[in-house]
Amino acid sequence: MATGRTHRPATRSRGIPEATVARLPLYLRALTALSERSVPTVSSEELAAAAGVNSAKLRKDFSYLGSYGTRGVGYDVEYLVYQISRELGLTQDWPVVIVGIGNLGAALAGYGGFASRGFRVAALIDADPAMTGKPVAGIPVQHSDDLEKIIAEDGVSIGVIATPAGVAQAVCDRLVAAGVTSILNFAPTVLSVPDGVDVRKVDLSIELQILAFHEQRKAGEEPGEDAAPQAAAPAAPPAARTTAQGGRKGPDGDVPAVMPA
Amino acid sequence: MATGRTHRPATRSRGIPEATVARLPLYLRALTALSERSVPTVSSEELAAAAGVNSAKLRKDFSYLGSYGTRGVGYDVEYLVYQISRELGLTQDWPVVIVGIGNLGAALAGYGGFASRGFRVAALIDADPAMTGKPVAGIPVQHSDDLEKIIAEDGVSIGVIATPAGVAQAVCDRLVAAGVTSILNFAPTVLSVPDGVDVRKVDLSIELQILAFHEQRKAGEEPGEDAAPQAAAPAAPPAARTTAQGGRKGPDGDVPAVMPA
DNA sequence: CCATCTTTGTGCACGCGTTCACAAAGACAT
DNA sequence: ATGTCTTTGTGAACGCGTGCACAAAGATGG
Repeated sequence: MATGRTHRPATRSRGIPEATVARLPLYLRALTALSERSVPTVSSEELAAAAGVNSAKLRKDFSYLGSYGTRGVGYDVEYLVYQISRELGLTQDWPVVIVGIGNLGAALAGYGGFASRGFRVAALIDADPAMTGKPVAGIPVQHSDDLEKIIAEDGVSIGVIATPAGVAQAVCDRLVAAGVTSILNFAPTVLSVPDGVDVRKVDLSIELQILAFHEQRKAGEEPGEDAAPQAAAPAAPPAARTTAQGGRKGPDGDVPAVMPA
Repeated sequence: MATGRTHRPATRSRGIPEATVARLPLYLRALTALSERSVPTVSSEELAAAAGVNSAKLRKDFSYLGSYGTRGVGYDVEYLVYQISRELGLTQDWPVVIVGIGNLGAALAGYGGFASRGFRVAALIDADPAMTGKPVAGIPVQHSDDLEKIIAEDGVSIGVIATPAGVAQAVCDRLVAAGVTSILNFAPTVLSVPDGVDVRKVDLSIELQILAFHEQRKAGEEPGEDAAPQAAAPAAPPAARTTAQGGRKGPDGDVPAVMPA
C-alpha cells in the first residue's frame, strides 16, 4: 500500500486505535457489497475473509466502536454500515479541492471513489492560466489565485495536492493558511504542517521501491543463485569517503551510484 | 498514506524490519536531493529533519543496513545513496507492466517517478481493443490477450493494476500465473494471492475516509459549534438491538451511545 | 425449560517498533 | 599527545497492535 502517514503519533483518537480506523473503510466496503446483495447478517469470520483480515482482529476492532453483534448469529449488515459510516464521518458531506490538474490530478478528479462516499469535488485548482475555465471531469478548473477564496466560500477542509514536488509545500502552506486541516499529498515530498493538520501521503515511487526490495530478496533466496554478498563490507571506508563509488554493482543490472531525484 | 500491506507478517526480511524498509525510500530521496546540491556529509539530525522522522529512528534504521557513519561527522551522502539504492534493489532494472489504461493508468504511465529510479515501464496493457496500438505517454498500448506473452518475454516481475475493481482479481490471477511476484494495486478491492507474492495497495478512497475520521473528530472538539446532528439513527435494530441511538454525544465531540467497555 | 450449538467479546501474552539516554568513537584544536 | 566537542550506534524500557483461546451470550431445537 501506498501508505504514508504523518499523524499525531501518540494521539489515539477517542480511544479508537489508529490501526483500527485504517481498517474501518475496508470493512465498510465489504459490508456495502453485502448490503447490495441484501445479505442481512454476517459472522466475523465471513466478513473478515472478505476484508482480508483476521476474524479476531475484526471483532476487536468492532468492539472499539461499541457496535454490538449478536452471539450465535453475527452482525447486522445495515446497522454496521451505518455505524461505521457515522464513525468515519461519512454521513456528512465533505467538499474536497484538488490542486494541480495534470495527468494525475485529472485522473483523481474523474475517480469514482471520490463522489461515492460523502466526498464531493468542490473545485479543481491549477496554476496554469491556460487551464483556467477548462472543464475536467465536468468541473471547470479555477486559477490558483483564487485558492483562498474557494476554500473559504465552500468551507473546504480537505485538500488534495497533485502538483509537482517543487511547489507542493507552497501549495500546502496556502491551503493550511486558508483553513484546510486535512491534506492528501500525492507529491513526492515531505510536507511540514502545523499541529492540528493531518497529512497522509500516497507515493507511487516509494511503493515500488518497497516492492523492489522484496523482489530482490526473493531473487537472492533462490537456491541456484548465491545470496547477496553485500554484508561483506562493500569496500569504501566510511569516514574519509571520497566516493568514487565508481563501478561496482550487483551481478545483474547496474545503475549509477547517484540516482536522479 | 495510502499504504496497504499484505506482507508476510512475521518475516523480517534478512533482519531488516519492514518498517525500516518502508522508510529507506524516504531517506534515499532526501539524500539524493543533498547529493545534487553536492553536500558531502549529513548528520542524522539534519537528514532526519529532511525526511521527516526522528533522528534516533534514522540511526537505528541505518544500523540495520550496516552502513557506517562517522562519529563526530555524520554520514557520507554519496556512500549512503549507493548503499540504500543497492539494499532496495534499485541498482538493477525493474521492468513494470501497467494493466488498465484508463485515466489513472495513463497518469501512472506518464508519471516521472517510475522511470527515475530503476523502474521502466515495459508495457501498457488494456482490455479495450480500441486502445490497442494507441500510444500513451509514448508507449503503445497492447491488448490484454497478450498479457502472458509480454510478461514472459520481458521477464516482468512487478505489475501495476489500475483496472476497475470488478476485474482486478482476474487480472491479478493472470499476472501471477504469468510469473509476476509483486503487485501494486490501485483497484479498490482486496486481492488474494498465493504465498510468495507481495501485494501493496494504494487506495484513494480509504485515505480520504481516514482523513474524514480525523476531520470529524477535530470538528467535534470545537467548543463553539455543536457536533453534527446528522442523520437520525438509521433505525434498524440488529437482532434485538434496543439501544436507542437517539440523542447521544457529550458537550464536545459526539460519541456513539455505545462505547467500548 | 433445558440442552446444545454457534459466535461474539475480551483477557492475556507476545513481538515489533519507537524513543530515550548514554557510552564509545572519532574529529579537531592546542 | 591530550583534551574537548560532536555525533554515532545501541542497550533498555515502553507502548501499540496482533492473535490465541476461552468464557459468556444468545439462538435454536426438543
